[in-house]
Parts: sequence; structure tokens; C-alpha cells
Amino acid sequence: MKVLWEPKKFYMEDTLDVSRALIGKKLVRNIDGKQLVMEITETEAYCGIEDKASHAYNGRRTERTRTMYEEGGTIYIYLIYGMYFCLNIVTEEKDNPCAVLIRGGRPVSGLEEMSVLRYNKPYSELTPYQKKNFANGPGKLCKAMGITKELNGKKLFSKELYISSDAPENDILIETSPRVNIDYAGEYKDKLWRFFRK
DNA sequence: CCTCAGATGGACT
DNA sequence: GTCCATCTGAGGC
Repeated sequence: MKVLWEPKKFYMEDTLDVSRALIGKKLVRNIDGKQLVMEITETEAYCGIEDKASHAYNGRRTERTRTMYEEGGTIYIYLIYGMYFCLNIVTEEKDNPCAVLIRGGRPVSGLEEMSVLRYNKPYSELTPYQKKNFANGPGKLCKAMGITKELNGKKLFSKELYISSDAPENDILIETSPRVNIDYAGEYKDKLWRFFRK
């Protein structure tokens, strides 16, 4: 049988490398008998207990951050601002709390199903503004793909949610910048740990 | 195009 | 009680 998803090894590497390698990859979600596919266009790396922007800074272990201490390939999801979910992919070895935040994507297939999840409307009824902002943010991407806290702690090695092992197009230009909305992170706020493509 | 207030609830001190 | 790894809609330009 053909292997659909990236193996554990892919996620056990350096978090910055994984964060970059995920740009252009396809995130696949099978839900209610439908397949949703989103090309990843934006990621951010959160690197270990020294990273002041990370939930696991200074080795913080709580109910929420427990998932970050799992091994690479684990799904870490949390609620932000009381209303939105953020999808993260745990990287590196167990007990080294690192993760990549999936910050944005571009729909590839399952567009009609995603449109209903996102706006409760068919895609043809969306305004140009809604189409442009379909999944260009972590909360928007989760909404469009039906990703909620129930996936927290699960692995990316099942049809429920995984990263396709298909290679991205080889001519993607990947840019970097500081991470978004982490003004509290001291010297870590200027690290170029956000990766994205136009 | 832009800015900004408000929503909303769990994690944490 | 305060802080968020955010988004929307209203209003201004």
C-alpha cells in the first residue's frame, strides 16, 4: 500500500528546518467522508524552553503545554482568544518542547466543503474579500478544515489529519520575517522564525 | 485600502 | 484578575 503521509522522521528534525520544509506541502483532512486539502503557505517555529515566545518557555509544563513535550509528529491544538483554534505540529524528540504553528494556507481541493465550514455558504456566494481571506490565518485555516481541540495529542499518521509525502513544487520562493503578535518575547521577538510564500 | 473595538473563554499568576 | 501564537464588522479614506 502506498504511504500517504510523511513519516515520523520528517518531524524529528530541527524545528526551523521542519518549519521551512512545510511551506508548499499539502495538509490533508478526511472528515465526514470528504477530503479537504490545503497547501501550507505560512508557518512559525517555536523552539524549545529558551524561546520566550513559546508556551513551553522556561520548561513550563501545564495541562495545555503537555502536548508540546510529545515526540515529533504529534498534533498540538489550543484555543486562542476564547474563540479560535490554532494548529501546531510538534517537532524534535520527546521532552524537547518544540512546534510549528500552521499560520496559513491556500485551498487545493474540497473547496465546497471548506466554504461551508468556514462561512456556512457555497464558495460561489462568497465575496472577493472572503475568498482572498479564506485561510490566510491560523484560526481561519482551522475553521475551514474543521480542526478543533478534539485532535489535540493525536498523531499525523492517520487519514484523519496528515501532511502529504508529495514534494512541493521545486520552484517555491520562501521568505522569512519575525513572528507575529509576540511583542512580549524579548530578544526572541526579532528572530526570523516565520516562513511564508507569496 | 486601512484602523480599531469588541467578542469570548481557558490558562495562568 | 490579566493575558493572550485571532478574527470580524463597522467606519474612514
